[in-house]
Amino acid sequence: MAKELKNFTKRSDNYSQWYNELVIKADLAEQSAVRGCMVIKPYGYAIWEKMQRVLDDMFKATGVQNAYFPLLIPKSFLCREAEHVEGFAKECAVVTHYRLKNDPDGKGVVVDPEARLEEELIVRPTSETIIWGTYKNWIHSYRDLPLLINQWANVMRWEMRTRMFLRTSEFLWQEGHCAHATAEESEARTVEMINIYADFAENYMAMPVIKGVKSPNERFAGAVNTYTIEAMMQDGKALQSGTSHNLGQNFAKAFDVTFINKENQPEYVWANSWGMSTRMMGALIMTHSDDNGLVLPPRLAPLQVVIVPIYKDAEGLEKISEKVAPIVENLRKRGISVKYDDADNRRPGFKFADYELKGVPVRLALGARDLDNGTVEIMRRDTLEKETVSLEGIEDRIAALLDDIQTNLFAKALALREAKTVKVDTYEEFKEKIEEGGFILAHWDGTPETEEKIKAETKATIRCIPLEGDPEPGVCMVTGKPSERRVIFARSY
RNA sequence: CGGGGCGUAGCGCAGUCCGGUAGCGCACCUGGUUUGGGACCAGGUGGUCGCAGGUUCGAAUCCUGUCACCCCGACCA
Repeated sequence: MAKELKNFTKRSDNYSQWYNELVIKADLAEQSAVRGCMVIKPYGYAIWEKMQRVLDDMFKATGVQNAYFPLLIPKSFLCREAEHVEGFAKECAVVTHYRLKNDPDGKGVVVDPEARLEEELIVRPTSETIIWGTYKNWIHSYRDLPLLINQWANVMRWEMRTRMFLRTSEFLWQEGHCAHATAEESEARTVEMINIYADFAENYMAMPVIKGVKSPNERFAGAVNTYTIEAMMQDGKALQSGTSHNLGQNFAKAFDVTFINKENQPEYVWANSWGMSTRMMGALIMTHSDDNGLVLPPRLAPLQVVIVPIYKDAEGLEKISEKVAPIVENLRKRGISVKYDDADNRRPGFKFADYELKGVPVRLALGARDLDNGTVEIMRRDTLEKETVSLEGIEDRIAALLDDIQTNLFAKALALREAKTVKVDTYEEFKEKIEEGGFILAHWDGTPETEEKIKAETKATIRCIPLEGDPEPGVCMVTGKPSERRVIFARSY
């Protein structure tokens, strides 16, 4: 074990490999027997559950309700919106039969050819179609609007190449689908949701993001506009971290979802959808982790504080346990999750390394020496700094430290992003800088052709057209045509 | 689907060139000593060498086929 983990730190020159090993060693997830699918292990799922809880509360605070729609979508539903089906057709898993039978030639079972479905069913790659097919029956009057629904679900996209959490054939997410009476209201909701995602990313994940609009090339299939939050990983690549789509009336028209407005006239509803997935787990890992393992922001850490006793015998342990018990109780009263690890089958050094690997924000170590002095050793995971401090007021100190770690992680990630963000004015310079990784702010003429050309030649895409910051007009670095503002280019996950 | 790699104990690997008793480290079990940064000593359990054929007195090793998985591209949240 020891050897393996030490090797793990040495291999950090390859980011991809480092990431994979970290996911496995930190006990977050593992590859499953099914190609491209992933088993999320209890520790990984505990983090996801925390994310879910936080997001869910944020959604509900804005009037959103949860519901659940079926996994399987009739093929004809998926085909109703032309752009949408074109966008997803290449990566759909399809159910064609509903029964197996014993293999007539011997052992095992085969698909029963008699049991072919009249209409194939698609395992949802996203639920717009089944949901708008359903909303048609729910919405009749302006009094039924707005309809604000979210679902927590799994979806399947048959990707060619997968990577745990970042891109798997099946993934967990939430998808919100709202219907509104006016275009303005729907647009406001679309923006409200991208703001919630940004709030979540920055204040809970401690991950700075740039809010912006997707270029037409990168837009969601079937949307009139896609808002995104883009984050930068430690290797300088971009990660799309949440999207909110203004669907206009596209799905309403495709599924004939109309309502009678206040003027007693029929009208198509205005729609939006928004989603955030377990990909955020990958973002969390790639934003903060170091060579000792995972680093979790306190607000999402399933375990915020761990206390490790250092002792020689049962008597020594008992003395420590007595001292620790009230601390544990006081921390829990404050809503801080804490574990006293008095397991005697691991030595302290092993526990230290293990909790660092798991990213526990704060560690206390308490031994005989501390009992004599009334002190405790406290370590913060983000900087790995250790300090021996008085037990007096330790709860206050821990609470403050957790806040400080949360703030510091964000500041560190922001500093890295700023260090790796450059302005570029010529295409030559762009080609040079893109090799170094990071975000490039450059002018673009707004055409899909130019974006395609840049993508083909440099593998970089427009991550977003930022919403914030002063627009600074200029000329496109490729064509020299006018540009209203710089956009963000990067290579991405 | 193109280009590279790999398949041997639960995990990580050596052995394959040049055929001859199935190996190592970790984990696991037993006993003892330990415990302020991944403990140590001694003993022990565990493998039809991815699968199917072939060559041979004899195959993890050579030949043919096949199936997985991983990495780099194309696709994508």
